[in-house]
Amino acid sequence: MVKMNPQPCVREFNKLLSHIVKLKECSTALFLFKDIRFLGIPVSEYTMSIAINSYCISNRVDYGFSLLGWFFKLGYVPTATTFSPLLKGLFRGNRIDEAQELFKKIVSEELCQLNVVVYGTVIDGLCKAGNTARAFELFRVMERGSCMPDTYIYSTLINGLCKDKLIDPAVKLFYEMLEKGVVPDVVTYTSLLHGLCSLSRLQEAKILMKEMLGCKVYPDLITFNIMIDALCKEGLVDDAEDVARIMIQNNLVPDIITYNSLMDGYCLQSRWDDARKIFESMAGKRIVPDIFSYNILINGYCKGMKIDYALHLFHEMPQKGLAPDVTTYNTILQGLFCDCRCYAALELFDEMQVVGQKPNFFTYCNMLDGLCRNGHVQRALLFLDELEKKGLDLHINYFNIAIDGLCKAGKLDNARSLFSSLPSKGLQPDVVTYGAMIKGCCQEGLLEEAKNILMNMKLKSCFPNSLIYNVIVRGFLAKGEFGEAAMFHEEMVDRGLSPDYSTLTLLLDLWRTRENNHTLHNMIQKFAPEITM
DNA sequence: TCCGCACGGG
Repeated sequence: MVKMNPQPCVREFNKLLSHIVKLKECSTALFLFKDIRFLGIPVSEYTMSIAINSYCISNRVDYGFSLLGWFFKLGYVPTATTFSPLLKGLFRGNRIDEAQELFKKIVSEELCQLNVVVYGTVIDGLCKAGNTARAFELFRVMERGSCMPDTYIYSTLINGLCKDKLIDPAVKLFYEMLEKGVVPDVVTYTSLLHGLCSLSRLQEAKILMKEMLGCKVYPDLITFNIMIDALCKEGLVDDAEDVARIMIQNNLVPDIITYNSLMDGYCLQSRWDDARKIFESMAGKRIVPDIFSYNILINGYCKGMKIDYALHLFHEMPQKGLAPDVTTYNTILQGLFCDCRCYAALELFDEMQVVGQKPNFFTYCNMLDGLCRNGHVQRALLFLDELEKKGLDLHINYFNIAIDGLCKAGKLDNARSLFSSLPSKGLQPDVVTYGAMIKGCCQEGLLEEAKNILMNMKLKSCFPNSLIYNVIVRGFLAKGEFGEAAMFHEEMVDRGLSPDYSTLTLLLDLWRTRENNHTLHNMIQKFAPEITM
């Protein structure tokens, strides 16, 4: 184009750049943009907007803003198209406050006419930042103004509500949309379907799917992937395979996500050979297994105690041009610990750092838990000390694991001192911490101490869960203190919690030998009246 | 010729 005579007009250059961006080749687009500038080829505000968008998509929002400065200098008037990529880029970079500031500035200084896309960008950004309530407010502002919400806006909000597990408000909004005459599209339905599936409400998802077909909105690849994944997660991997076949009959081509979901589904059912078959069949479909595929299969093998298969895949990754990521390492670490290969795990932990994979929260949890479970509680405490010395963000979970490990190892004294050191580290015990301590005390028969901890946690507005009540009730039952047991049993029931299987078993065992005991009789009657009748 | 919505792993 540069060498052509006469040179193509700026519109032709813009079209080319725009297509390149749509192909997700932003770096190429930006390279060409720089070339265009260098060669002195004239640009327009469109060219500039395309470049701003490319920078924002490539997570270089600040370059986008410097281009915006240039944009103003050239005397161009920005439009919604200029600002929405910048807003989106700020949200994507987790710069929520700056995004909201920019939006306010656009409104107050009337930098451009707000349109449905700008609103959509901000609403989506707020939803993804976890502020669905604020997104909803903005939606209501729109409704009162002249820029009416369209399908995109409704879909964005419905999706945001679904992600917050607020499926019923999402459905309500869906009907509101229908009443207002805004027509839902495949994305709207897919968002709702995903919301229902994520709450295991598959029957309702099926009904909605029928409604969708009735409205002549047809599921696409993403819709099918969501349904397949949901069936797999419910353990219905054979049904998922059926859905995949229906998908193919409808001329849709399963992609890497489809296959990865199916592999995960098979692994969940311990059908490793079937999972492996999928993995190997991908090559014939010209689909290259990605890091997800490896992590899923490695996880499957680890859970199935086939750690050597997992290690084999792990070592195969670099040969396939894939670098194991922190999830891969975490999965393998867990697998090694499950196989009692602590030494190998410790080595791998060092190795991951050498190759530049930074351990994360899960890595540390895995390490602490793995060491404790293999009888290396002291080593775990040392590990915890090292974390502290490194100045890393300490998380209460790390201490929960250590305290639980100490209790299980019969080192209640050490657990107590670790527990009481928490405030000095700026950490608040949570329900799990208290639970571990209470369980530890009950195991040693120290019921009074357990009671005190229970009282303290309630004073701190940390409410005991059913695990804690069960432990205490069993503790008192085992000691023959039926009155105390009944009191905590009552409290548990009042809080809507129920005794678990092992508590009930213990109750029944005791009652069988002391059939005339009224306290036991009453406790059993609350949950298994048919037994005492 | 430029901008906004849905899917997978520990």
